[in-house]
Amino acid sequence: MHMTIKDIARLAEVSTATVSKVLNNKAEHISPATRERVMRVAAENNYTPNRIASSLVTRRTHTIGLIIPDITDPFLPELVRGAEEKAKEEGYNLILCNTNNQGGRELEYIHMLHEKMVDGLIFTCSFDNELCGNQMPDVSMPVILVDRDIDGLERVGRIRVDNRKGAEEAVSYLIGRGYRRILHLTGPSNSVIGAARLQGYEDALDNAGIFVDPNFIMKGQFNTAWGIEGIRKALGIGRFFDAVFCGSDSIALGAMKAIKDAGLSIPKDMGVVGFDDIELAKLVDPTLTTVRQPNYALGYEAVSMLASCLKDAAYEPGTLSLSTELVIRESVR
Amino acid sequence: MHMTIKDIARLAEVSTATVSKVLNNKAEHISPATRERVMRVAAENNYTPNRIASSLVTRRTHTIGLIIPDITDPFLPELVRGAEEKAKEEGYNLILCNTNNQGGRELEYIHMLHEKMVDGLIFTCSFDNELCGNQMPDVSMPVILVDRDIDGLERVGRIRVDNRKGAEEAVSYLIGRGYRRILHLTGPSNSVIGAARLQGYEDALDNAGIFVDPNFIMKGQFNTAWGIEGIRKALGIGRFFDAVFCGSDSIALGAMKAIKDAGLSIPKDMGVVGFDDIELAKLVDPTLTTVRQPNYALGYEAVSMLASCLKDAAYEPGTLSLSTELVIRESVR
DNA sequence: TTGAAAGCGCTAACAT
DNA sequence: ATGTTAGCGCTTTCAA
Repeated sequence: MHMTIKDIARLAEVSTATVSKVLNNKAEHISPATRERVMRVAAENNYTPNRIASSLVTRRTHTIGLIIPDITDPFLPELVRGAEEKAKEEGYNLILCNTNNQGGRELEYIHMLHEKMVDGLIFTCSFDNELCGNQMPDVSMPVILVDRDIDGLERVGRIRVDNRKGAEEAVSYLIGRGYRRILHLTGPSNSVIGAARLQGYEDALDNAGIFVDPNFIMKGQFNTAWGIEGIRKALGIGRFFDAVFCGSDSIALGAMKAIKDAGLSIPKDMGVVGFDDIELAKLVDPTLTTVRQPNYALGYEAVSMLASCLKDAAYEPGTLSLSTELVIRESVR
Repeated sequence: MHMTIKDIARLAEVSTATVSKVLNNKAEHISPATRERVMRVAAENNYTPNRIASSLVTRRTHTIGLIIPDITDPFLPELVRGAEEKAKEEGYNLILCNTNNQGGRELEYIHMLHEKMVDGLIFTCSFDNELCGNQMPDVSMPVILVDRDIDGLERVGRIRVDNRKGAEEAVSYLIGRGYRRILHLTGPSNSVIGAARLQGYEDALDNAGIFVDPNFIMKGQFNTAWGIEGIRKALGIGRFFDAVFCGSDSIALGAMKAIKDAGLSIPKDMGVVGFDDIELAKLVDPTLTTVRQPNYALGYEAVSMLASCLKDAAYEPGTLSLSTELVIRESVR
């Protein structure tokens, strides 16, 4: 038998309004005695407030929607952990929506979340999101875009990583270590992130006065399969290169495997740099020099920004750009 | 300006009861014309039902709580993906609760989820869950325990992996390949999973008539750090072994690193077998022979079982034991 | 086939 | 300091 606020009111011999005030710490004008009594009765009877009912009145669910393309993408668990941690701190729960990289599902989820009256949205969209960019429905709740941007959206917060700068540092480091013919294996051409990292790659070469050869820029997917395939292709057509800067650690792991399979030694014959610093980067052999993304912070700051919007409707979310860090390990000589 | 069912009723010149029936496909006794009109008016006005309000009446939120110890644990993202996929199929959303391996947070989350009236709970508890096992509060909603068990709980569903059998197969395989002095590096002693895998290890040795030396069983954590530390310790005290069966791939990855650091070759000097088959298992060098856990299925089946409970209150969830598969790669000669 | 009305459990403005 | 009461937006019985 479950207790309602009415039951507690009856048992404590007060009105439901009084119970509500006490239980919500709005008890400024309640006598300590009454307060005590209500608290005691509620505790004794194991009273559990029904948040659905209160949400209906207050129009707050204390729930946030988190839409991501694929939780098995290695950089996302850490981001989700950061988001969840901050959400807990701030008294929110997270509804996790995994679109499986199907752009169409993003819209579906947004509508579901809107119906469930989540207080706000955190959104790392898939690369295949033309749909979403154009049709972002007017759901009149704060939205924070994380890591992946959607152009032209107004009044949304943005948390991103300075991918260009991170890539530039990484490639400059390769150049500084004596590599000159640096291949760039990156993700799909519609990826904003990939574009930024590519820009950093080009900037670094430019700065060093090295010609940017378009044949050295190979676009595929941000996964290990492409790392393997890309290297095989490049090697297969006899392209001469002495290092590879990968758009993600997943690519780099695949690349390392293909390079070793080809009988080349890392870092002697070939330098490899990744991007992300996933857990495995320090476990492969040789350990992977890479650009660390602040994944946990990405999620944490996103919820933090969202919470600010929720606390103060006048708060304008803006854009927060987080820095990367070059983690030097063994895959560069 | 957001529309309510009342607005639609007024615009379509019917009662709210009629609108509700139409929108919920309970329109058996509604004339097609009325149905059409309501549908059209709703669509034209961009009507979004308020699920909070309907949940209050129906006492169903179509939301499931998913409590896990740590999303960055490598086997969990795939499990979560499976759970989310099935949840979507069945019309549910998932509230993700990451306890960060703090046993105390489990209870907190259970209460929060209860307050938010989730329809059911999927629970992979942390190892540090004495609290939870004893105090599992009477929240009167279906609960499915995944992967990690809590003894003595009644009327909860259980989805597990046959860890004992998986471990036995793996160790028998090592023995079949000529290894004899097999170290076992596993997780904490209070881990039910670890215990089952240990049992399988012992059974395999017993079956082969090999003495089970307690000194060869080393308990630590299910992570890479322990893999490294465990091997260093074993090597440091001059223990002679020719293979190591690890309680998880994370341990195995650490172990491989430590073995290689010690100048030993895998699989020639030392065979290594893991457990889980994480993504990286096929990327390390040599690739890791391991026991594949059906992680996606674990999550998918858990939601499936929960959905059955939710469809039919009389459904008794029971226990589902999923099989593992030995994935043969290069870390065993 | 359709509608009136009660009520899910709670909050908050307004009285007292 | 405490209580009365009108909703929040929806579903569902029951009557018409």
